[in-house]
Amino acid sequence: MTCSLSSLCLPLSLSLEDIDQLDNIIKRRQPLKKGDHLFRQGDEFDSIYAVRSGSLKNYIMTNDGEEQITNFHLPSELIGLDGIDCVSYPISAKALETTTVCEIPYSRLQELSNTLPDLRQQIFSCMSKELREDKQMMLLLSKKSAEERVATFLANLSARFKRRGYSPYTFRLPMSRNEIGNYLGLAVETVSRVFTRFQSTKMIAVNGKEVHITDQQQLLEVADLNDYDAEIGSKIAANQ
Amino acid sequence: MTCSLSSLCLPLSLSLEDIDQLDNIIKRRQPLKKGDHLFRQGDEFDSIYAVRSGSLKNYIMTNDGEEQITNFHLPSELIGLDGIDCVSYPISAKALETTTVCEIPYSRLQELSNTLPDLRQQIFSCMSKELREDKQMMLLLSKKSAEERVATFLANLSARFKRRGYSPYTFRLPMSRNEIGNYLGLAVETVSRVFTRFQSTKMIAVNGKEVHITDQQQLLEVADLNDYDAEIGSKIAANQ
DNA sequence: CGGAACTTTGAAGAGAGTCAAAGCAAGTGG
DNA sequence: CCACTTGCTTTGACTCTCTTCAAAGTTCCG
Repeated sequence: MTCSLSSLCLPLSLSLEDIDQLDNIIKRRQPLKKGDHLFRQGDEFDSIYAVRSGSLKNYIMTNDGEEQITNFHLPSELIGLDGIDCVSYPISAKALETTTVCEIPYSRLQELSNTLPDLRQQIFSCMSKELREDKQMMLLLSKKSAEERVATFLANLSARFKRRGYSPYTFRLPMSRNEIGNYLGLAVETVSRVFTRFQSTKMIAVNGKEVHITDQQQLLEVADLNDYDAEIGSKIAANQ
Repeated sequence: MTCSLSSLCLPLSLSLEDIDQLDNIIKRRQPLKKGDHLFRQGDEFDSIYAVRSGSLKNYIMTNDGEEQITNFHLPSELIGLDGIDCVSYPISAKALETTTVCEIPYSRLQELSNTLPDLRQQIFSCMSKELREDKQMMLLLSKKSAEERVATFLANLSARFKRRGYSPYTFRLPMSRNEIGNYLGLAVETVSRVFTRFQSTKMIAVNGKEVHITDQQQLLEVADLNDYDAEIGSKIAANQ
C-alpha cells in the first residue's frame, strides 16, 4: 500500500518527515487498463501523476485528428508537469498496458511546497529535466537519420529500465511499432526495417515486443549520442 | 534604468511591492554584440535572463560539432529555465544582434520565491509554457512538411512581435536563413525555396531579412495550426 | 478456431537533401 | 568612391532516404 515515492518518484533529498507529509497527500488510483486515459487533452488540470507500474504515452492531436506522441512514461516518472499553469491538460495520457499511478493533487502539492523548499526544488528539477530532454528530442527529430533515431530510442529505454532496476539488455517494449514510429517521426515500415537491419548486424535480437541488446557498444555508436545522452550510455555501460 | 519587468518579463500578477522586491535582485548587463555568448553550454549555472531588446538563439551541440538551435528569444522572453536544477547550462545562448538582457541571479530568486508564492508560480508557469511549446515543436519536426514548418514559424514570430507591440505583418527576421533551417530541421536551400514559393502565391513579400505578410489568412492555412497554435493565430487576427 | 490488429517485406514514388555555382549584400581598405 | 573580399541567399540539377501503397505473414485474444 506504500507508494515508495522516496525511491521511485523523485530522486528526493527530502527528510523522512518530509516524505511522510508528501505521502499523506498522495492518492492511489484504480489501475488503468490498456487503452484507458489517465486524462485527456482539455480535461481540467488538477493533479500530476507518478507511474508506479506499467507505462503510458503522452500525445497531442494534430488538426487532422492524428496523434503525435510526445513521450512515453515508465515507472517512477512524473506525468502532467506541462499543465502546471493551465486550466486544462495540454496533452493526453493513455495507458499502454495495465498501469497503476499515484495521483498528487496539485493544490495540495502547492500548499506543501510552501513549507518544504526541497520539495519545490524537486518539482523544478523534474520540469527542467523534461525541458532538457525535449531539446534532445528536437535534435533527434531535426538531425538524426532513421537508424540513429531508433538506436537512440533503444539506448534511452535501456537506460531507463536499468535505472528502475531491470536489465538494460533485455526488456519488453510496452509500445507498438506504430507508436515508436509516431514518436520518432518515422513511418511504421521504416521502424520495422531498421529493426530488421539492426538484427542482421547482430546488434539486437527482437522477438515481437521483446528486445535483447546483444552489442551495446554498436548500439551506442549508431545512436551517435552527444554528451547529454552519452551520460545515459555510460550509465548503462558502468555496471550491469 | 527601470527594467519594466512588470509588463515585460513575466505576465505577472504580482503586487507592486512584490515587483519592487524582484526589481531589486535584477542586475543589468552590458549589451551583447552580435555573436556574443550570453552563456555557453557547460558554463556554471547561476542566473536566468530576460531579454530586454534584441534577440538570441539557444542551441545545443551535436557530436560532430554542428549546432541544433532549440529556440529563438525575443524581448520579454526568459532564457535559462532548462538549467534550473543543473550545475551548468545545458545549452548555449548567443546574441543574434545587439542585445540587452536582465540578469536574475537564481540563488536570489530562490530566496525571494520563498516569500513570494506568486513569483514562484510565475516561474512554474514559464517553464510549463516552454514545455508545451516544445511539444508543439516536436509535432512540427515530426509531422509537418517544409512549407508547413516555415509558415508555422512565420505565424509564430508574427504573434510574438504583435505581443510585444510591433506590427504582426511587417518585421525583420533577426536570424539568417541558415538558422531558420537549422531550427526547423530543413536545409538552407529548402527554406530559401519555400520563401520563394510563398512569394509567388502573394502570401508574403520578402526583402532580405524584412518580411511582410500580405495574406495572413493563407499563411495560417498553410501553417495548418492546431488548436494550441491557432490561439496564436486568432490573436494575430483579432486586432492589429 | 478465426478474425482483427499488428508487423514485416517489397516495389515504386516523392519530398527534401546535397552539390555546385551564380547572384547579392555588406564591410574593408586603398 | 570604387574595387575586392567575404559571407549569405538563391537557383538548378541530381541523388537519396524515407514514405506510401500493397500484400503477405504473424500475433493476439475473444
